[in-house]
Amino acid sequence: MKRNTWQREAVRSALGTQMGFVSAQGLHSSLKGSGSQIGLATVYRALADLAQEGEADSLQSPEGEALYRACSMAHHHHLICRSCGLTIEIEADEVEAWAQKTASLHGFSRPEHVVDIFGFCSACVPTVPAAS
Amino acid sequence: MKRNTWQREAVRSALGTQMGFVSAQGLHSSLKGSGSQIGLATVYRALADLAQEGEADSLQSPEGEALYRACSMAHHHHLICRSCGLTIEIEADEVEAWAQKTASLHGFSRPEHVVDIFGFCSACVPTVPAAS
DNA sequence: CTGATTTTGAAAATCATTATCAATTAGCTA
DNA sequence: TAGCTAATTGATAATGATTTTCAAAATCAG
Repeated sequence: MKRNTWQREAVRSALGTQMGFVSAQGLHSSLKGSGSQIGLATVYRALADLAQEGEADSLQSPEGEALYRACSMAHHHHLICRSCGLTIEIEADEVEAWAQKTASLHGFSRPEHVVDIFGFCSACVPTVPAAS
Repeated sequence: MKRNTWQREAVRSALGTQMGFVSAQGLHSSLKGSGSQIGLATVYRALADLAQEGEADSLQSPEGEALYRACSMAHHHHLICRSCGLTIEIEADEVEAWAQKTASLHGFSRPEHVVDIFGFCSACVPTVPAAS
């Protein structure tokens, strides 16, 4: 049976106050910084649970880190600023449809698509070097 | 100056014979299995170079591993079987356009989108358990 | 309150990837 | 072809994120 611990609540709550995606490590630091004595392993466990239960959204950053974000909506995608982390949730019915169509067109089933856009938001554009 | 070594050729060649995406570790094992004495670090370096030069395509698997695949086309997406690794390259002009539009609509620049579909190909569907 | 079971957390174990650095090698030049 | 020099290699150590371990602490039911 799944029990309710203050740790799990702390993670859920901390995730809720985040404006964008956070890594488990980042959330742990954040929690620790706020005085919590929660352990790192616990944050990982709570985040994994939350993600599995659909309360959190998870994705892999281009660098390979797992990032999490509180989420209530069923399914959506993200527009993430590489510099400041600003995250905009985007709904993309057309992409949804496209993914389904494409998958079934090739005989694939149970498609799970990864559709995220990483870029630089208007506030951060001036601070980053131009592409080579 | 960039030199030509048999190691780099071996990696390029091995990547070319792969039908789907491979991890650096996997490619290394494959190379070793074929009698090559190439080092793991070298495979990582060669793969990173290939990817940077545009000769290889790289993406993060849902598990967080970096996967590579030989690639010649400028830009495209993938439909990858989670079970057998079969990879189908897909062109998605509409998604391309959507990503651009969405990014600029929110003031984002230099958008790099990750659009890949992981599913089960028709041959593998029967072998996997249904979604919960 | 008590007992049974789950959860925690510090530290060790994994795993992928990157850095180190001495030895090797490619490609140039004479 | 011999020699030079900088780039490359590879065994291994280092790193960093994530997972596992397992004894101690905490939760929930009765």
